[in-house]
Amino acid sequence: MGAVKTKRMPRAVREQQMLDAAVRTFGQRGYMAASMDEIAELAGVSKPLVYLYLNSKEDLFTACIRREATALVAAIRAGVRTDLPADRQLWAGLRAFFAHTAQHPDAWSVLHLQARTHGEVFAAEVTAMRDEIVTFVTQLIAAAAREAHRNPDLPEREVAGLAEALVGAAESLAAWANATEGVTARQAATTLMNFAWSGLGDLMAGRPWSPPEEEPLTRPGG
Amino acid sequence: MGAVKTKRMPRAVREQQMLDAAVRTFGQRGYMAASMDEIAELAGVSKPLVYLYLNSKEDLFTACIRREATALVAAIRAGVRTDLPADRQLWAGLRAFFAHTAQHPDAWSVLHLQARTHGEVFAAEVTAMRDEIVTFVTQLIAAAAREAHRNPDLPEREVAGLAEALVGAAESLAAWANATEGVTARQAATTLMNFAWSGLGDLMAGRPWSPPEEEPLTRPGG
Amino acid sequence: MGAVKTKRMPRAVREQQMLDAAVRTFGQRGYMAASMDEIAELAGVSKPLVYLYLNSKEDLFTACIRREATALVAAIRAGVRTDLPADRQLWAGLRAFFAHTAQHPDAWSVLHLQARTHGEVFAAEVTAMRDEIVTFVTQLIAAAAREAHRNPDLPEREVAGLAEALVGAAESLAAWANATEGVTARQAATTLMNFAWSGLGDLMAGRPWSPPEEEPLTRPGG
Amino acid sequence: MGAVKTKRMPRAVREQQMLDAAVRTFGQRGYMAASMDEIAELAGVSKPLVYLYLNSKEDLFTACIRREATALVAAIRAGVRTDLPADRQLWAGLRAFFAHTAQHPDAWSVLHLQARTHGEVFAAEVTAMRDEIVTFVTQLIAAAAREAHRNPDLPEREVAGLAEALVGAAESLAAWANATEGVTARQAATTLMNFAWSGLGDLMAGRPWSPPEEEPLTRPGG
DNA sequence: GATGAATGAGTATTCATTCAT
DNA sequence: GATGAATGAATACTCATTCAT
Repeated sequence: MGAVKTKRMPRAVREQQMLDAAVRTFGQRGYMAASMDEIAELAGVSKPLVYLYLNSKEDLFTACIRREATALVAAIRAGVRTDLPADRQLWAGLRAFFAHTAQHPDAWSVLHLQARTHGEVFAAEVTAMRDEIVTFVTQLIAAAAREAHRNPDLPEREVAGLAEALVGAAESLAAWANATEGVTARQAATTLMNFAWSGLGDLMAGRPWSPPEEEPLTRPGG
Repeated sequence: MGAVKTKRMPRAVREQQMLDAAVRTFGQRGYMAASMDEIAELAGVSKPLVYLYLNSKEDLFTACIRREATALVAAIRAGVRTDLPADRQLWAGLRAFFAHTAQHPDAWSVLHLQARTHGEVFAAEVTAMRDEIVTFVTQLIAAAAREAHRNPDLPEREVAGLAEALVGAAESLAAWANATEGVTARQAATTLMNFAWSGLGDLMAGRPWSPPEEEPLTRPGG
Repeated sequence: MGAVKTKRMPRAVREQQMLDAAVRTFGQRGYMAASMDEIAELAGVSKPLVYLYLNSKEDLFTACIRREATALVAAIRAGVRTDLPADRQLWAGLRAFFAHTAQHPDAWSVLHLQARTHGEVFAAEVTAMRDEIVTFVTQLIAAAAREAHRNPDLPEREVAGLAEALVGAAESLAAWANATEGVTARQAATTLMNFAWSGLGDLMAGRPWSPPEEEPLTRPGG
Repeated sequence: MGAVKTKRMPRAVREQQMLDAAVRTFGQRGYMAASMDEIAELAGVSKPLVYLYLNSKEDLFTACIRREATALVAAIRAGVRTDLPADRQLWAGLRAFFAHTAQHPDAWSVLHLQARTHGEVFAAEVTAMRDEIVTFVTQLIAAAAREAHRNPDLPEREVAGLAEALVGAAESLAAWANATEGVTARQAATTLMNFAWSGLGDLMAGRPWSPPEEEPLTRPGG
């Protein structure tokens, strides 16, 4: 099992192989239960090589977190068109988020579970990324308030709390969507938009938030 | 440090001391980093006694999860009066939830972080409790829909997703409230009710959800 | 090989067995080449027990140095009668020193070679003991000067240098005596007294230092 | 740090650079703690090149010992004029010895400490050199005895013991002189001549050995 | 009931050494 | 001639777990 044993690769390539193996192992076994032996074997290299390139288990884990955090943020960024109204932007970001986490479950486990559970240092690493996202959402909310010409100065902390709640709900739904057979990224995003934008009150009253006409992620037009 | 070394206590008492020590240690160090040595010392007993009563590290951890899950559910239950309207019930439940997690951070760390991060077996244990809560919330949502005489048959999966989102948002806010200086359980609950019940759309339009008149948790009347 | 595997000994006894094994291993293999595995096996216990009692390789080594340094100083002290003239005291001390190092070659290797070669911390440990001996010798030299009613104030540094030279010569002779077939502690001590007390000049002129009549270490009389 | 990376040097030069780096590293870190990586880096070459030229860590260490032993003996030889009386020869040899060890502390550490502490093979290498010196001293003592027309046949073993003691004292004083602020090679040599030639007895009686008039090491005349 | 004594099975990490280019 | 890539074999240290008393 593991990568085919191809000898003599340039360092950059080998490092990515190692990170792949590490993300998979950390994601499935957990940070502490993952052994460097297993990671090395899965990467198809000897343990000393892992240490030569990545220094230590901690450094290796940090490298995993950084790579995956960057990738997740990039995926979300790539999905959002900043010239659209706030709810559309949110909708696009959520779809990208749910799609990415569904496609990289081990990476998501590393970011969402493992990194938060094994020490401040690692947690800080994810927090940095998460803050980026929360800030993005916070700005969207503020923009929406401006667009609505109403309630323009919700207290800052209130907005922060709302963004936090939204991001938290998204994180939770990601796990739920991955675990529930047949829930697509699109459906998860729709559910969350309903919940977050319209609120349960409006929902009960039959006023759901409605997703825009088909608007493929890849095509630019509207 | 640790429990005072008092000899010859009834088994039930000793067990609770061990669980106290274990929850604290697991919550702070994490499941794997917590050593049985440390737990035994903190509990003020010898290691073999821990094994005699709790069998193994896994069993000990499971016992912690069960005890704290039960306690959390009980706390929420105690805060909710089932004869009130759905949003009032939700509001009360959230207040109880935020209050309890703020008062027992180690227990919350065990339930929310540690148990989910170290193997299916433990995760299943919390999932059981979480499902109980999600079910409760699901029923509240269904009840609200009925009360509104509208939209009475939201698809079941949709409701499940909404409940999941709500619970996830609550969990996230709990961490945020604990980490943010000066955010009380009441404020966290208010923020979440705004978010969940009114939705961002209504909020932006200046239609927040408003908490009921002071309604202390301890007094029955309204 | 190694100690007979006797189970369940009190801690103090086991510790001494471990130190015995460690001194032997460190003395023969050297500090770094000695493996904790080998020491544990030679001591007839498992490695974790060694760590439980002695904490780490460094602590174990330090414990060896301390025990053997104390033993060596005690042996020398036990051989010296402080009411005799200076040269007699020196003679007795040297005999005791050569006898002890000959009987405990591994301990001597630990003190003289290993401890000095593997880090300041260990070196300081022996230096403390060596200083005790150098001080003793320095006092003897000063006493001798006083007895001779001459040259009573040799510069302090000069006396220190002489003591250093004497102790160094003794250390060297100890290795030589141990390595040379048929050289007894008595002979080594005589050679050194000749060298140190009479000096080569007097020796050449036919004026050796002469050891006292048989004066067994145990009997008090002269 | 380390040698400047100059490409394409003749093998002989590269080897000396490697030996320089090795002596320094072995002298400071100790044989076992010194890593081939560090030595190669300090020498400014790649590790495989070190192996190509010097074969193995053991061979490298042996090469260091040989080079430094040869250099030390040569330095002593260069300082001695064989047509002078025995005590003058000894005095000159000691000055050269103390001067050389003071100027090459890492080399001295390799010869005096490291080589003796890490296995018979290396120890034998120094012993060979040391025997040369001991033999030289032995001959000096025998010559002195002849010059004095007295005591012409001290037992051979006795002379060997005396030479051993003298060399041992010198070795010890070298370490002491290097460690003690402000002790010059000349002072160390004087102290040792006093001790070895006059003996403590004569010293106490006010009859020290007196160094000859200024007799610089470089100028031939007397 | 309670514990001091003891260990099997790992884990991260390092190092001397060698190919393939 | 010179090196980047790679590893087999060890080593210090830890931990959950169990007897014998």
